[in-house]
Amino acid sequence: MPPKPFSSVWTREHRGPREQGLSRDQIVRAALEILDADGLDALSMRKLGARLGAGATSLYWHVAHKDELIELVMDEVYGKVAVPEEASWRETAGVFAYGLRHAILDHPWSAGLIGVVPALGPNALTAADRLMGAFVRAGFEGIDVDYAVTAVVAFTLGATVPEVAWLNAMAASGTDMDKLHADIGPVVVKLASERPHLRQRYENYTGEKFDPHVARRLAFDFGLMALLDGLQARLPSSP
Amino acid sequence: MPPKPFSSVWTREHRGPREQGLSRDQIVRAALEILDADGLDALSMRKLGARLGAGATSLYWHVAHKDELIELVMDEVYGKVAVPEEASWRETAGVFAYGLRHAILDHPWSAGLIGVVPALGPNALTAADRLMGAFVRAGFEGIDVDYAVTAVVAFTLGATVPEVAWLNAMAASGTDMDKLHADIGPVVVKLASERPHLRQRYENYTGEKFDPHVARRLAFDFGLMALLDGLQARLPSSP
DNA sequence: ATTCGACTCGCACACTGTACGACAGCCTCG
DNA sequence: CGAGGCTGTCGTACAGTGTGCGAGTCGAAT
Repeated sequence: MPPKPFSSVWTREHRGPREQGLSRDQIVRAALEILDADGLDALSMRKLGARLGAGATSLYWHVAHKDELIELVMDEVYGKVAVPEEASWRETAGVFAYGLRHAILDHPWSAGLIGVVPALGPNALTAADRLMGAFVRAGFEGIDVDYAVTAVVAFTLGATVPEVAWLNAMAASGTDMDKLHADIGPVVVKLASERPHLRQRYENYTGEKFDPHVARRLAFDFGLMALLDGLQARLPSSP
Repeated sequence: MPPKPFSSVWTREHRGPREQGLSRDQIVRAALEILDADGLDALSMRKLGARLGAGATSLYWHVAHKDELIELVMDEVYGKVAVPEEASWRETAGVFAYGLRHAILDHPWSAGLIGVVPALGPNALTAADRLMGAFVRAGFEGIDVDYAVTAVVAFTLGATVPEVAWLNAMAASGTDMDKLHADIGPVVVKLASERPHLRQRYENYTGEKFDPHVARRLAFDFGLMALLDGLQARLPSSP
C-alpha cells in the first residue's frame, strides 16, 4: 500500500465556524478541559463527545482523526507562551524558555507530546518567529540564527519534559518526594556501590532542607544561563 | 480508591533466568526486534507472544504490565550509549551526547518515550554515573555537578527527540524532504507575511545545496559546543 | 504418591479509534 | 412549489488493545 502524503491539520484548510452545532473551537476547549482535569489517557473520542452532548463520531466531521485534535490542543499550549517583541535577546530567550516551561508544567499531559507531534500551528509559529527575530536583532547571521533558536528550544524541552514526567508519575501514584525515596531508596542503595557519583547525588537530594521545586528551577536556570552565555560568545560582535 | 505506590520494574526484584520456557531476556529481545522493524504501534502483547510462539498472557508472568516491558527495552537503548571513563570532561560529555543521539536515531520508536518513562535501569544509571564522574573530575562542586549533567542530558534529548519525530513522520508518510516541502510549502507561504523570520528560515532550507542530515548534525554540534562553553565558564577554576 | 511452586494459556471484559451508511435540516435552483 | 444537494449528526459495527481470572501442565521436593 502506498503511504499517504504528509498531512497535518494545518496543511488542510478548514471552513470557519458555523453558528449552530459543534465547532472546532468548542471541541478543542472541551478536550483541553478533559486533559487538564484527568490527563492524556482520559481523553477519548467518546468521552469528549459525551461532554459536548454529542455522539462520538460527530467529532469526525470537524477533525479528520484524533491526531489532528491533538495537534490542535497542542497549539493551545504553545499559545500560552508569550514572547516579547522588543526586549534584549537574552531577555527574550529567557522569557520564552520560562514561558514554555510553565506552559508544559501547567498542562502536564503535554509532556509526552511536546516534541513529538508536529508543531505547525499559528501559535507555535509566531512564538518561533519572534524568538528568531530576537536572535537576528542580537546580531546572529545566516544559519546561526537557526542553530541558536534550536538550541534554546532543545534545552527547554529536554529539561522540562522529564521533570513533568516525574511529576506525573508521582501524581499518578499519589506519592510525594519523600514516599518516593522510601520506595526507591533500597534499590538505589543496592546499586550505589558500583556507582559512587550517583550515590553522592542521591545524598544531595535527601538532605533535610532540600526543596525539589526550587532545586528544579535552579537547575533549569543554571543550564539556561550557561547555554545563553555560550551563544553570546558566538555572536559575530563578540571578542 | 487509594493510588498505588510508585513502582517500576527496577524497584521490584526478579528471579534470574530459568533454563526452559520464556525468559525476560528473550521477551525483551523479541520486543526490540518488533520495535526496530515496525515501530512503537506495532508492539502489542499478542504480536509479541506470537513471535515467541507463546500466548499473549504468558508474558504477564515475566512482566507485570506493558509499561514494565517498555522500561526494559528503554534500558537497552541506554545500553547503546558508551561513556568513556578516563577522557577529559569535554570529550566525555561530547561522546555521551553523540552516543545518546545516535542511540535514539537508531531506535526511532524511542523518541516519544525517552524522557517520559522512568530511566532507572542499570544501563541508564551507569551512563549517568560516568557522566557525573567526568564533571566531578572537571572540578564542578556540590550541586553544580547535578546541574551540569542535567543540562547536557536536557539539551541532547531536546535536540534529538524532535529531530527523530520528524524523521518518523516522514518515514510514515513515505515522503522525503522535498515532497514534504511540496506539501507544506503553500501553507508556509500563506503564513509567511506575518512571520518574516520564519520565512527567511524556510528559504534557507529550500536551497539547492542543502542537506538536512548534515544540517541537523551541525545544529546539534553548535548548540552542544555553546552549552559546554557556558558550563566551562562556570568551573570554579575558571577566571 | 502427593503436594507445591513455577509457568502457560484460553477466555472474557471493558475500551479504544474510526469507516460506513442512514438520516435530518437548510439553501439554492428549476 | 418541489427537487435535489450540502452540512452536519449519529448508531452500529469492526478490528484491535491491555490485562484479570481461573484452569491446566509439568518438574522437583517431601
